[in-house]
Amino acid sequence: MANRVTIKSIALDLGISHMTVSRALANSPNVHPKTRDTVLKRAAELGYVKSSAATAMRGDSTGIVGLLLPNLANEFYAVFANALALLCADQGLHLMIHLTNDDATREHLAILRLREVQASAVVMVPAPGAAADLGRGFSEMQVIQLIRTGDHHSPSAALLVEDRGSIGAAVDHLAKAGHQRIGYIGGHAALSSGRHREAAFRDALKRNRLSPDTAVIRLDPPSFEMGHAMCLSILEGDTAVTALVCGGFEISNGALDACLRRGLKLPDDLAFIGYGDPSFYRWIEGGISSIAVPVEELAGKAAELLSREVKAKNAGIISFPSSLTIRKSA
Amino acid sequence: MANRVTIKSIALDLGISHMTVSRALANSPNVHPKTRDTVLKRAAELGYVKSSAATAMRGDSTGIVGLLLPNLANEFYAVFANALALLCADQGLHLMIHLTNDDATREHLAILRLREVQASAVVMVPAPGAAADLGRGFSEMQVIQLIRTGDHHSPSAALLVEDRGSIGAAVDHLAKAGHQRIGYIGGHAALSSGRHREAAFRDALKRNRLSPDTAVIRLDPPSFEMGHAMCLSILEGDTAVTALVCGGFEISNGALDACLRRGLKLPDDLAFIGYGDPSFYRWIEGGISSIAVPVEELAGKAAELLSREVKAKNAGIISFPSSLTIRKSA
DNA sequence: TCCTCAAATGTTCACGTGAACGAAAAGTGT
DNA sequence: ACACTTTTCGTTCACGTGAACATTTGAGGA
Repeated sequence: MANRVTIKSIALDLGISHMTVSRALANSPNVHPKTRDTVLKRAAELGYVKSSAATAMRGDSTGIVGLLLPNLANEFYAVFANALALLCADQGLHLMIHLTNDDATREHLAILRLREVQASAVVMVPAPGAAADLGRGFSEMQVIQLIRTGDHHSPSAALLVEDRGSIGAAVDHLAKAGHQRIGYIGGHAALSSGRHREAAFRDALKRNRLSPDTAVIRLDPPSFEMGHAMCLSILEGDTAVTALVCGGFEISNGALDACLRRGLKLPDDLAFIGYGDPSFYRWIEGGISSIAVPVEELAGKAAELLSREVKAKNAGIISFPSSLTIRKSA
Repeated sequence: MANRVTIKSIALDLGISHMTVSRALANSPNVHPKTRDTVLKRAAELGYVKSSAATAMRGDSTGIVGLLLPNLANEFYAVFANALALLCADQGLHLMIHLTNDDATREHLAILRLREVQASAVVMVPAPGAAADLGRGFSEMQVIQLIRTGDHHSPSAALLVEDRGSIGAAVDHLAKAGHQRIGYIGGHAALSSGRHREAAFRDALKRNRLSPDTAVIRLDPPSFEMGHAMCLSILEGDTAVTALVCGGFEISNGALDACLRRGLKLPDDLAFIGYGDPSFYRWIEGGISSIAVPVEELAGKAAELLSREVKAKNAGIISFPSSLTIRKSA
């Protein structure tokens, strides 16, 4: 209940105008050095903290950055959030996290919340199928899309992952090892990332002179459960698939879980190439091969775009190539 | 640049007083139903969003909840954040994340940021050795401590994990399997959790009539690197340890990494009992035994304490028992 | 019709900060 | 001493919202 220490209460305490206090705290050149010292000292004693509500109301930037992710349970998102949180803290930005579960309604709500607090920017993994009029919701904030693009938004920048090379390398690797029937499971066409990865996979098949008919392709919304289910449907189906490539973070873990639960030996029973390369892949079965996404680089770029100095409103699309890490499983 | 839609701009648009608009939006009983409908309709058309800065300045609760965690890279913290984020979203609370790296300075800074935005509450894993006058910083916010207690704070509640039972069960299990020399690595004495787990381990040794001299105990600040290093120091030392119990999230992963990198077969070369039971433990080496912490329950309780209805300012210490999950590694 | 009381709406103010402008104090040159 | 510039400090205002109080409108009763 102790009354808040404000610029005015300090002014009253020192018998001066609140503007002098304001100027002293803002390091304005137009204050007498002696006055500044007095004010700064007293402010520290009283434990003054600037009210960001007040400055926000004046129209100043809030420094609030929204982070919209499908979840934090998948290591990629968690590590990205981790990296971004540290970088934002260094810049004095406030990071507000909202999880969407890849659900348009949750996304919509999250953006509403960010508008309420007048967030300066959002870093988001766009949910599939978001309402078309969502764009209006962003009003003044800088929008940085991550991983996928959502065509209804008009982002300031999009930080995407270029998987063509690594998926191609994965198929090359499998083909060279003699695999004729390769399975692929990934995100469905509502996701830009899903479309691109699938296309890359198909092109790689062609390049390796493998008929698309020999491949088994399964696409779905991205989740652990779908990955699990799709993998099972391939394993239990009459497909004679000897190798599997995953095109999604959660899907990869789900598929891996399905394989291991069935007691499959990788790569003997199935050559497995996962996606996202979470740290624990190196601990499983002598190492799970997978496509590694440059998390730190993505977070670093996002933080750079968020910095007040850069604030390049139209950085456009920036792609970060993923890379294939071959271990024991393929 | 389109001017913000405010309560006043709507009032102007409709030719009425801003208070009528305010009342209509607040569902006050003292507005004519017809007026209310008109206002609500127009507000929706214009895309009105309440300014939480303005309400915050009036002294109303901001609904901002700070979450202070050591990191998000460890699955426990990530999953906790995940669960809490969803529960907070349901309650219309804003979740602001800060990572401390278990560093008092970062923690201090994070709390300063939360004071700036007038956070209503903080859920925090207290960093070891925080400055003694930090308590003052919390001013009016509800403080919920997680996992550990920080003696310099005066929390509204502390959600702790009672490990005595599970650590005891772990030692019992190992002793019954014939292990005479058991190693333990955990957090050092600056952490309440570290102290309690170590004490539980020592007591369990005694109960199993194992001399403390036969055990090898290593304590350090909690981190992957320290866990790795401590595990190596035991493995490379002249200790004849045949089993290892871990007492910390990151430490457990670090120790496991050390074992697997050395090519140890668990449990043949070393009986291993980890801590925290991240989901991937079941995929490694036929399953890593570990002490499971009830993440969802912790997050659920935290969310409950945050809810405006409960706001029990003094819930005191609430303990959640961890449990031992035995798989192949021990 | 006029009066009364309640319902509906309006006016003013505070919250904390900093821009814009105004006023006073201190220095400068003649 | 004077006028004049520069430095320093003060006053007022806006930002968006809702409590408190003031005012108007409308309904019901005599």
